[in-house]
Amino acid sequence: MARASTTSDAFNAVAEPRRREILTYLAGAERPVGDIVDALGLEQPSVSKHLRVLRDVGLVRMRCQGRQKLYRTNADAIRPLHEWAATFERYWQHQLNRVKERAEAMVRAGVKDLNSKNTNDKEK
Amino acid sequence: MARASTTSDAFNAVAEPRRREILTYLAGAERPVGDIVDALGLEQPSVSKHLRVLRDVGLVRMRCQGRQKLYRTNADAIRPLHEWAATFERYWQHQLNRVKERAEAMVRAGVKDLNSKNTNDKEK
DNA sequence: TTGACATATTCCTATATGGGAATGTAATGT
DNA sequence: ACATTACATTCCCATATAGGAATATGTCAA
Repeated sequence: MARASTTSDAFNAVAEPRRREILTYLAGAERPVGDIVDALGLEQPSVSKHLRVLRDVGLVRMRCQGRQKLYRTNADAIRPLHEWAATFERYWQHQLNRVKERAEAMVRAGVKDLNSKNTNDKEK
Repeated sequence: MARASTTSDAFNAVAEPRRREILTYLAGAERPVGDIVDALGLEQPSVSKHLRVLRDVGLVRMRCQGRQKLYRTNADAIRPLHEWAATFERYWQHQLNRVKERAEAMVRAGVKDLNSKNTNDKEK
């Protein structure tokens, strides 16, 4: 056999980085396809195809509005992933990281505004 | 292009159900390959190949002991997955479910009292 | 050494992509 | 009706499996 279909479940669907980006982008509000294309810098057919996969596994919902279609992330469909990962929570380096994070938080509180925003800025 | 390699990252590696089963099985303690084969009912070469993938992305660690190799899940490597999923946590039906669960709990508490006090139970 | 045991790797094959290009389709404007 | 806008789908193709069979490698025992 070959690898399982990307439409078989959420685990397979989110294995693709672009689909994760799309989900993140559509998490807060519904957007038309064109916005996704512009925001992520992908080809329109590519976005449509990714949305198709995401829709098949229920990770996004779609609504028609005139000639555009508005998509939004269905966050609930991500819960199974979160819960599966959470079953390993008790094996993490719990207190170790907590101590570290707490220390870092205190440092940040002191330094505050040195680092404002960190990740992907795809502005043009 | 085709789909990304399963060894490219944890997201791709855990897209395969059997690999998730292996990770779960190896979460609590290290086990030799043969135990995995017996426990999950898979072919030995298949297990070895899955372990190879899991090892390449750091999801399991291996230790040699005589002629057998002991594997264990490296839970920390699962944290990125958990954290990615957690970024959607604020979009879940949080309070909704909590309110519902709380209401149900109250109902149950009430019913329980009623039942214990005055019983016309036809339960079996 | 020889053999048994525990794993890993290789070979083969059917299948499932994901990107690019081209095309199809539905809704809206003039 | 016709052009335009906004998406979706189809076709082609290089690539990456995952399983099964066969084989290779490594370790310990007699």
